[in-house]
Order: sequence, then structure tokens, then C-alpha cells
Amino acid sequence: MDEVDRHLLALLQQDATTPYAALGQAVGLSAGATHDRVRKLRERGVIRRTTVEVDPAALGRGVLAFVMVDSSRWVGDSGDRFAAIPEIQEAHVIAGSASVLVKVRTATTEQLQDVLRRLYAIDGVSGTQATVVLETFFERPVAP
Amino acid sequence: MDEVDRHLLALLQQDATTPYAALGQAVGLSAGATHDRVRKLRERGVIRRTTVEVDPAALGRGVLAFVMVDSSRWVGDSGDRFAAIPEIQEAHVIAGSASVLVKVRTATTEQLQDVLRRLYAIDGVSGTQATVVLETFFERPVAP
DNA sequence: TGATCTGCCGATTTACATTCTGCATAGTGG
DNA sequence: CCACTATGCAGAATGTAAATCGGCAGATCA
Repeated sequence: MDEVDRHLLALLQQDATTPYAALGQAVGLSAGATHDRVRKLRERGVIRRTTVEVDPAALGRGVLAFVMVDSSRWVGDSGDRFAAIPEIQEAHVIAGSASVLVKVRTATTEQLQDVLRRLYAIDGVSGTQATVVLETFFERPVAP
Repeated sequence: MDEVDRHLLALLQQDATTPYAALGQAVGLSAGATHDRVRKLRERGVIRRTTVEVDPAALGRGVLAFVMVDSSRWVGDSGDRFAAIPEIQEAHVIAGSASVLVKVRTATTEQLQDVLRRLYAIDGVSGTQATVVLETFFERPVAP
């Protein structure tokens, strides 16, 4: 994990379709050596996968909200229960008064309400506090 | 945006390196037709870009926190100020008592504290409330 | 100094993206 | 009811890039 690797990661985050020849030129390596570097980054798990970024609005997911989930019981093993709700994009166990923080994308606020209903159905969930996003400044990859 | 498009998006989110021939087989189309579909999804902006998912821990960003930022002034135009802090991965204007919600990744809690310091330096920011993530259940793409 | 390992280059081979032609279907307007 | 045009797909072509390989140079260690 040297400076070249970090540079490659940054370039790939911007556009993972960039040919190895162009990547190599940017970092001062041949296409073959660049290919090696990226392959090793994948093997080591630094690069988890290659994916496409999809516009949430185009998928009918124009409403974004963060929900603090309170619990009356241990929910540290209930990851699957949260994963079963497809509108939930992220779920984190947190330190503090609430227990779990989830990121939710729905088409409408009515559907958001329905997600809250399904959250309450999870064993141990005793309350929710939803915060609706009015405007997203930015969402970007982790800077290498 | 029919069922085939949604299926293609799901497949590409899983692995954007899948050849068009394989994608086509999965959705019941030829490679050429699949290529057309994906090209149009890109042109329409449904697919924003192709990127790589990087393990935050491998980049020395093992600490994840969400920070509620309170403000005494209008901060709806201060997106650039937040973007100038590289540890901030997301920034959203929210409805509720706080004004902005940011997602922060740092190597240590000391660095998290330093980010809070830089947040306070933004005009109008009057307070912060940080919530540290203990465990991430999952982070996944928006389900098509 | 000799041996081994690592990283890189350059070329080869293979695979895939991309483009093109032609066809079928579904709308559109006379 | 019949041309006319759009659109979407298949199948084959062409081009380009991915993936693989052999060999070399520098580093590390015995």
C-alpha cells in the first residue's frame, strides 16, 4: 500500500472503466505492472468489488432518511432482520442513547412510514426517530 | 426502465465487470442488445458511473461516526465548506433540530475529534453531536 | 558472492467491447 | 387499410483492451 496504490485507487474510484494503459501512464507504470497492482489490491480485499453507482431518484427512491432505532433488548445479532427490509441501505450499531442507526431510501414519506412500521416489528425495537434529508450536499467514496 | 433494466442494474451493482454476454444470458438478451441497454442507462444518468468499492479499514479509516451539526445561521449554501474536509464522506441538510448530518471516517477517535474542530470552524456551526459506530451490519447499493 | 524474491517491462494470446447490417415489431399518419 | 417511421433485437464484423507469460533488474538475505 504505497503512494502508487493509493493513486490507483483514487483513479479507479473516479472511473473504474479506465484502461490499464491509461492508469499506468497516470502513475508512471506500464499497463502490465498496473494490472498486477490492481489484481493484488483485489486479492488483498482492499478493492472489494467493481460496481455501478445508480441514481436513487431514477429508481423511485427520492426520499432519504436516517432513522435512530431504540431498543429495549440486545439487537447486536439482529443484522439479518434489518437486512430483510430492502429500503434500508445501511444499518449500524451505534454508541449512545439509540442502538441502531439506519439509512433508508423510499419513494415517498408514506413508504418511509411503512419502513418504520416494519422496524417496530423487529424483536427488541422499542422506538424510532426518523430524520428526513432535505438536500444532499454530496456522497463520495472514501478518499485514499 | 422496465424489468430487464432493473435486473441489469442489480447485476451490475453486484459486479460491474460481468461481460455483456453473461449479462445478456441472465436477462434473456443478446450481448449487443444488452450493450445497448446499459449504454442508454448511462446516457440517461441512471448509471452515474462505474467505480470500485474500497475497504475503509485498508485505507486507515477504521473509525466511522455520524455527526449532527447544529447551526445558528443558514448553512444551506455551505456544501463546499463541508466538502473541504476529506474525512467527511457524506453531508446532508436535514429537517429537525440539527441542520446538517455528516458521515465521517477517520483512523482514530483523536482524528474524529479533529474533524469536529474543523466543523466548528465553519461559519454558522454552533454545535456538534457525534455518534460513533460500533459495528456496521451492512452497507449496500440501493435495491433496483 | 550467490541465491531468492519482488516488481516491472514488453510482447503474445485471448477475450470482450463496440460497431454495423438487417430484420421484426409496434406506432404513426395519410 | 396501407405505407412510413421508430424502436429494439439478433448476429456477425472489427477494434481494443484484458489477461497471461517470459525475462530482466534491483533488493534482501544467507
